[in-house]
Amino acid sequence: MARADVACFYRSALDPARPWAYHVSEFETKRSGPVMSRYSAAEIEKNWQEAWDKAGIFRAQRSKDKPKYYVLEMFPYPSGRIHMGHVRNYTLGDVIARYKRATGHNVLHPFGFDAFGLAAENAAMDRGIHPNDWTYANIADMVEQMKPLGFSLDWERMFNTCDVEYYGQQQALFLDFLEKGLVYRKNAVVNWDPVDMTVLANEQVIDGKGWRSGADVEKRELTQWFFKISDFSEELLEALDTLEDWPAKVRLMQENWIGKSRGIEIPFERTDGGEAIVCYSTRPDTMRGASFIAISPEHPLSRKLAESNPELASFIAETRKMDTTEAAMEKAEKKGLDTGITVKHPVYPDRDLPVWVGNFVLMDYGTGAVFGCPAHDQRDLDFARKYDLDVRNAFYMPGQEVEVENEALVPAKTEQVVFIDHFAGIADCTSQEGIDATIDWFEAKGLGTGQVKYRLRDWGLSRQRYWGCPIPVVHCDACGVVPEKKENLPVELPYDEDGAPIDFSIPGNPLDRHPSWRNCACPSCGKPAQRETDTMDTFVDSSWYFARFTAPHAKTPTDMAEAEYWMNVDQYIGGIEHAILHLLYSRFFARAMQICGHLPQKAIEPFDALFTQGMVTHEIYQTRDGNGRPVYHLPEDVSDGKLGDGTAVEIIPSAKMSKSKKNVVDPVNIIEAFGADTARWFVLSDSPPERDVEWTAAGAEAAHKFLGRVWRKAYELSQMKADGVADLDQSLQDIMDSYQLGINALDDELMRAMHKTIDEVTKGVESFGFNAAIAKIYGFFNQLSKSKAAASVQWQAMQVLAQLMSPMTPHLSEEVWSMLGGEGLVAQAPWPQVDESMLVEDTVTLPIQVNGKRRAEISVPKDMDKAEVEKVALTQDAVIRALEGATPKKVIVVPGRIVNVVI
RNA sequence: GCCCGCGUGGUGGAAUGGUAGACACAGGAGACUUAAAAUCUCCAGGCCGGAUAGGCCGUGCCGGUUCGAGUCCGGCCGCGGGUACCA
Repeated sequence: MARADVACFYRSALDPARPWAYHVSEFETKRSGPVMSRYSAAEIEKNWQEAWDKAGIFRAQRSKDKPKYYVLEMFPYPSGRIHMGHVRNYTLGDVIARYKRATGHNVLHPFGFDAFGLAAENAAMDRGIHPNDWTYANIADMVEQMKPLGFSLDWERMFNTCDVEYYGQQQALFLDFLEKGLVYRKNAVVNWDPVDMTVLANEQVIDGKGWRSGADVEKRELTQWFFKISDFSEELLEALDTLEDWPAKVRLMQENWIGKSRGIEIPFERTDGGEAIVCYSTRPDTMRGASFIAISPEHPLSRKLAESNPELASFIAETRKMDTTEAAMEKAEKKGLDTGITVKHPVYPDRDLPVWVGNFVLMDYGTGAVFGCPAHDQRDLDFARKYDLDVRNAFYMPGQEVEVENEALVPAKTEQVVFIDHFAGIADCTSQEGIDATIDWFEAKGLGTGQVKYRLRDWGLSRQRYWGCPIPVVHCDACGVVPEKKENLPVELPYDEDGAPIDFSIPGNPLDRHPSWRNCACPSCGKPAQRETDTMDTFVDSSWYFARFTAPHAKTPTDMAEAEYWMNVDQYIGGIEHAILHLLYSRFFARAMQICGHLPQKAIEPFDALFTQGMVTHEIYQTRDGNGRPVYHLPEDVSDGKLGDGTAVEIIPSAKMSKSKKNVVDPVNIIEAFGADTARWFVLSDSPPERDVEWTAAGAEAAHKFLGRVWRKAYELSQMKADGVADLDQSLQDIMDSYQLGINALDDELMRAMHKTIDEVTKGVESFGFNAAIAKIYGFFNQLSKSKAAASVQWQAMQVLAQLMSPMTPHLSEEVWSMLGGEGLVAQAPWPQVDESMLVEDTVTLPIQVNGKRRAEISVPKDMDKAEVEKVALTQDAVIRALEGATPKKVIVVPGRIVNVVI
């Protein structure tokens, strides 16, 4: 049956010098006739997935024989459908997992769901589905969608954060943290919807209004639980230096987030004899220019004054009508109100400064009071101009004062100005040394105290919501706030209201109004008491799941023997959007868990290496309705820029895939049409993984075409054997062992290319350069397709190709491997080794530049000495022409790289 | 606002400070076919040129460092991520 396709191979076993050459290929493949067999991903993929399952090769067990390797992708939220971002994320991780197995590692590659959160409650509200049912149904759906992708995951370790087995252990962790003083209660503000009488997440506040009620949101103060992450500020900052395999940008973002600064607290004496106002400043060098004091609306003094000052009281009330995000507060118009109080300038006591309440002063940072120096701070300058306050220059250049108009004089923008502090006499006061010297000067005069402060705030974990991990504490009238006893854990979320369904359409927390769930016995005195109804922030759930994966069913949060073996995560992969919060919280948790004996010392930084991937994007297709409002269309409904009925669509450039814009491609459709390998190959091939990738239908088709070519080549070779055109009964290893360089140029060429490709693909995979690695695979395959090397050499090249592709397209690789008689599963085959001697090139091509412009190219022996290379370069016609008779001033020869002639 | 990124042909992108555009998509030409599909071969940054001769321009913009800059430094512009209750 194969004769129609593959013909004209003949054996040339007559050449004793080429024992490996079982035929000289005179490739003349007849393409006519019915295609007898084609690459069918659907059949292949199912078979091989079953084979892997049967072999159980992805189940992770401790072993002393091999080094362990823990690869983890950030687990998904169970929205119900997997999207291309998930495919990308898990494909990246799977390439690493499979590659590490091939290089002799004992790999842990687990998977689960980050399953608590707002969306389940929204679904409950919108559609009357119980958050629990909605979540678990979504999880089941998504697992169904994940499985066909053939990821080498240890499914037996899967768990969801909403499993009581998981969150019960999280409650145990909480109690341990509480005991070690890592958790405490304090007041904090939340967004309050006065109509729905409910707390809103920042996401639920749109332009200062509640997303459902439309009411102006207010700030409301509640007593809430906090993790003492700020105790670890210095440690979390310092340890960033040890995270060498994290992206520099993530370390920098975390450093800035922690925001260490050395400044000074300076008490300003009040002229009315009241308690001094302590201001914190990191720029005491600008003190000469201080012209007012601004205190936070939440400052105790503001509150006290407001009691007798209705204007101030209403100003403070006004500032509370704003959402609580930093971005909103920073962008809001800067407003203030004069309190009428004045303070003395500490250095110039004859100068009195007015005290204002400013909506831009944060109570959470520093002392909640600052001095304003309009000349050197744009925000202060705008404020001063608005309220007609003094603007005084803090610095002088020798011989002249610099006038400030509407642009503050800050060092970066005015580098030509020499900043010299007027009263401390310290030059370059903008450097840290300068600031330190200024602080010393103030301290020496007894005017203030140097302070190191951090921007990092404690982590508020209380959420006034149902679908989360209950905080295991009890409120007792007699004993106060009492931790639940460990033996009473888990404190389980009630599914219903004592048999009646919970009505999620009523705003607010169902736990608060539950008829019986709150009632319990005080763990301390045994009298009737009430449970805490707040649940935990979902970031808590995701701050230790990586540790739980090492022993997902342990009766304690972790099993130390397992954690000791598997931790740390060797490679963590996820979106850059988690650069700060999730990763910082996890780093804190690792420390806190270690303090409580739940993690070994070595896991203090839980993620050895981090990779942050880009988003998957797609064009947006829209038309307009009668009112000119946009109507979005799914990519599958659009072809050639037109809808099915011929209406032209407007094409908006690529954006992050989002359901509301309908610019989503469902991976399930792609897998059905082309197979998982195509989807995997495409998400890896076109863009570097850290960058956004645009999904295009054409790209997916192209990926599929290439996989088809690979399949056909393997098929042709296998048919040669079946037809007896090539006698390949001898084992491949024997054939290759007898291989000798230098006997046949065509064989040599392919073998050298093969080793070069092994080298390049290996380096690519190890450095997340998957797209470049794939380009090398294309190049190698193109060469192989055209090669006239002996069939057995091609056979070998094809097997290696299957191995190199196996982390990316595991199913196709198994098929090719099996067609070519590879031993066992390619998933278990060791990674091909590079023969370094095959990489050595005898001659190199050097470009010749004249004044940095490329003019010629020479081919010279690799080890030719510099003087000789220079001589050859200068005799080139193009070089002589470019010199136009001039004598070179200098000739730079970079061996093996380039020659540059300078005139 | 603040912090952090990114910006290269028609498109996705490649390039340890060393030949910019590898590899691929879309496109063009051709082979095969009654035809189409599929497959295969070749061309291709822009401009001048018959040219696979040669030349000029070219990596968001302006400037700098260097024998040499897509890459390093400074300043802009545009886009994206985060901004502590989306995860």
